[in-house]
This record gives sequence, C-alpha cells and structure tokens, in this order.
Amino acid sequence: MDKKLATHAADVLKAIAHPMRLQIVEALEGSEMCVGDIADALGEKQAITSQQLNIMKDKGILTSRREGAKIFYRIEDPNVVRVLACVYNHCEPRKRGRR
Amino acid sequence: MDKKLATHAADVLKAIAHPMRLQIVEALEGSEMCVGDIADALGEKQAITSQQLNIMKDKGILTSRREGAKIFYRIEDPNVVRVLACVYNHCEPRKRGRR
DNA sequence: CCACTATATAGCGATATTACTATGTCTTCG
DNA sequence: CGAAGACATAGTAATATCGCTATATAGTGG
Repeated sequence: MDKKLATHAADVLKAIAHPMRLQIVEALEGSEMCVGDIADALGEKQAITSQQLNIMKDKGILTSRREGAKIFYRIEDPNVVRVLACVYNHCEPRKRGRR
Repeated sequence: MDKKLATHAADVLKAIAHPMRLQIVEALEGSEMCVGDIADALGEKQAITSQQLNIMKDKGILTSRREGAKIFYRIEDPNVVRVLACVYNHCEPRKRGRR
C-alpha cells in the first residue's frame, strides 16, 4: 500500500470514525431514510445530521435521491457495512459465547 | 448500537484512520517488527513512528514485547486486519475484474 | 406570491490531531 | 561508570474536527 492509497483509505475510515456517523450507517443498513427520520431515529438535530450525511456522501459512502421535498440517503459503498461488522466484533469479541 | 458503543467503535476506527497507521498495520500483518525497522520500512522518522505505534497500542490494536534494547510490535486485534481488507475493496472495487 | 416544511450551509469558538524538534529513559557494551 | 543505540515523551505551532446557531435554499400547497 503506497502512501497515496493509504491516504485515501484513511480518508474513508475517517469518514465513518465518528459515533453519530456509525449510527447513521447502521440505521441505513436496513433501508434508505430521509434526513428528518434519521435525525429523529438518532435523537439529533437536523443541522448536524445533514452535515454528517454530507460528509459521508462526499466520501462516496452514501448517496441520495430527492423525492419531493425530502431527500433520501442510502448506503452507496457496501464495504462500510463490512467494516462496521468488524468493529462490532472488536467491541464484543465473544457475544453470547461461553464464559 | 447505543451511543456508548458507537463512541467506542469510533475510537477504534480513528486509531487506524491515518495513512501511516494503516501502513504500519499492513507491515505487521506478516510478522512482528521492531520500531526502527518499521520506521525504515515506511521511510519515516523514529519519533513519529513510535508515537503512532503507541496510539494503536493504547487502543488495544497492537501489543509489544521487549527483546534486549529493541521493542517488537505485533497486531493484537485481528479484526483490524479485516477492516483493512474491507478498505482495500473500497479503494480497488474491481481489481483485475472483467472489462 | 406567501407560508410552511425539509434540507443545506455559513460562521464560530472549543477541542483534537498532526508533524516536528528536542530531550528523557532504558539497555547494552566496553 | 560512560558512550552509544533504541525507543518514548514533552512541548509546540499549524491545521482539522466538532457541535452549535443562524440563515439560506428548495419544494409544496393555498
């Protein structure tokens, strides 16, 4: 991995390395959602939610489509879901395993 | 994923979301290495290399052992290797695929 | 056009990260 | 002990990120 590729990879990781952004990705795993519903689901305000969504959209992690006045976001890069799964394993190394 | 877990997961991701740290993880995938060799392999200085290593050690990603005057680092959390693989896929979505 | 809803963005202070230099701590060797 | 090698850490200035408020933009219905 040369420096340029590493820098790009780091940018992608940084784009999801944030509590709220991880929760957004998780929320969108099931289906697309509009900004307001995402904000409500996370208990966050509209402005900050929109900001986080656009950060991830800029990095190619999410994409959006307009439907009337609402804008629906969905996951564009399926790899982030796998990253999320890996991090889950890190956080709960032995869920429901023996003890 | 509640906020507390999301925060922890984000911390882990942030720990590797850096070009040099990604390269370090990649270098350590094969085997453990001492600080000086890692710095040489990456073409970086000793001080910054040591700093990055300790950031990842603090987060439980790496671990180290002393052998004489040298300190060898190795990967402690195998999940970061999987995260790295996912990011590779992101960066090269269709390597040698048809076209 | 006006009012209202939905979303985006500008601006800002607080905090964190980065990269670097200098220096401190161990360890080995003579 | 004293010097040299290997590694860690303190201090710092530049930059980036965060969370927030206020405001701007775009669409909808009357």
